[in-house]
Amino acid sequence: MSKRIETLIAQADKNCTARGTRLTAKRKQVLAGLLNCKRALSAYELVDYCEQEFGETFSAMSVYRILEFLEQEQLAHRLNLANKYVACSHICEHHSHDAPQFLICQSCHKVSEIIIPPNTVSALKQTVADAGFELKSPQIEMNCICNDCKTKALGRDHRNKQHSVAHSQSTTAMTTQAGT
Amino acid sequence: MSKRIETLIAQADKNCTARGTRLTAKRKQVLAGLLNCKRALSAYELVDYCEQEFGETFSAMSVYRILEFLEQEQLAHRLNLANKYVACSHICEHHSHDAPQFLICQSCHKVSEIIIPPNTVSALKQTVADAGFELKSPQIEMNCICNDCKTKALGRDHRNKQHSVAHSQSTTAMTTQAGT
DNA sequence: TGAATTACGTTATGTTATAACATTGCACAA
DNA sequence: TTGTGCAATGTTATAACATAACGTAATTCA
Repeated sequence: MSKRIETLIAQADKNCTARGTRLTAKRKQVLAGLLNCKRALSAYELVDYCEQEFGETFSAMSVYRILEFLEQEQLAHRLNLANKYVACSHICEHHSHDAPQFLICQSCHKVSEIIIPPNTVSALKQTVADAGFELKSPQIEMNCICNDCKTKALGRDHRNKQHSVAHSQSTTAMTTQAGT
Repeated sequence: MSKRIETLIAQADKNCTARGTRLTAKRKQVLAGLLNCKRALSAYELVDYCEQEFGETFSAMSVYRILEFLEQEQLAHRLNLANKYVACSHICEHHSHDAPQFLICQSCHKVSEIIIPPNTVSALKQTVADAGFELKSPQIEMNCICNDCKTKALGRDHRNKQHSVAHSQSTTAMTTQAGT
């Protein structure tokens, strides 16, 4: 395991101790698995991954419980769009975790945890409030294609585009779309 | 079934014919089920709902296939956050369906399909592009609490708020949060 | 009419998630 | 040092969501 990951886990351990919770050996292994693997993993994938990488066997049940713990401790995030899990990318930062936003590549499951500009977030919240709702968690997840996969796809792309509904858009910032 | 729903289904039928696809009896029933029920339904819930309301039995398999068809025809949407499905709220409108946005009440599963202002959408897209990704579909789903459920919850709310991490936020538009 | 296509039925299975209860192991008090 | 209590983990079963594979019926159209 890389030095970087060891450092992160040491930090996570400190954070837990400070909060009066325990980052046990098992929990460290699951977190290490998430940190080690660049992409989002399902609980069951994580079971396999930990088995391969660390020779540790977990029941799916344990992994779910541990993931729940890691989420509470803000060491990992559940991605609802993908039903997968990732390590938090801000373990070392004293970061408020107010509004995590995730870009999930549909092709390779690479995940980027980004910061959306506060005024964009506030505009979203206002729109939501106008509709008579309130954001429960400001976590926003978006299905994307990462540039790597987009590039790879360009060669072999002439998909069955059955219904070419107008995709003209009143926005200016739209980048060109692969394969359309 | 209400007159309104019959009208919507007639319109949906026309749309399909115009596109060279068929809104069969079974497909109409599933669509009617979605339209009739105000909240989001899972495929299996839809099976039960149609059985109760219309005395029609579907296998889950059929419902999945029909939902897939309805999605293609933009008569229904799959909500990835909830693994549930809703009728499109714009069946009668010649609406581009560019950027459907959904607010999903975590408590009662009520769904509101809203329009986010174009400049907010374009700001999001720019942020995503800066991170080296591209929005695959501009569909955005947000976990919310609707005002009804929030009101109901106020009486009985003093949850186990273990870790009161700072929730101060640099935005101005945040409405007060239930139960915190 | 008959071939092709589309829709639907059926069964099996895969995937994600939780419930329920048993067991282990550590911390702390007596 | 031994209980006692609680947190963590193990184990089994099952719920909930989804798709694969293949067969049959219905519809379209040459």
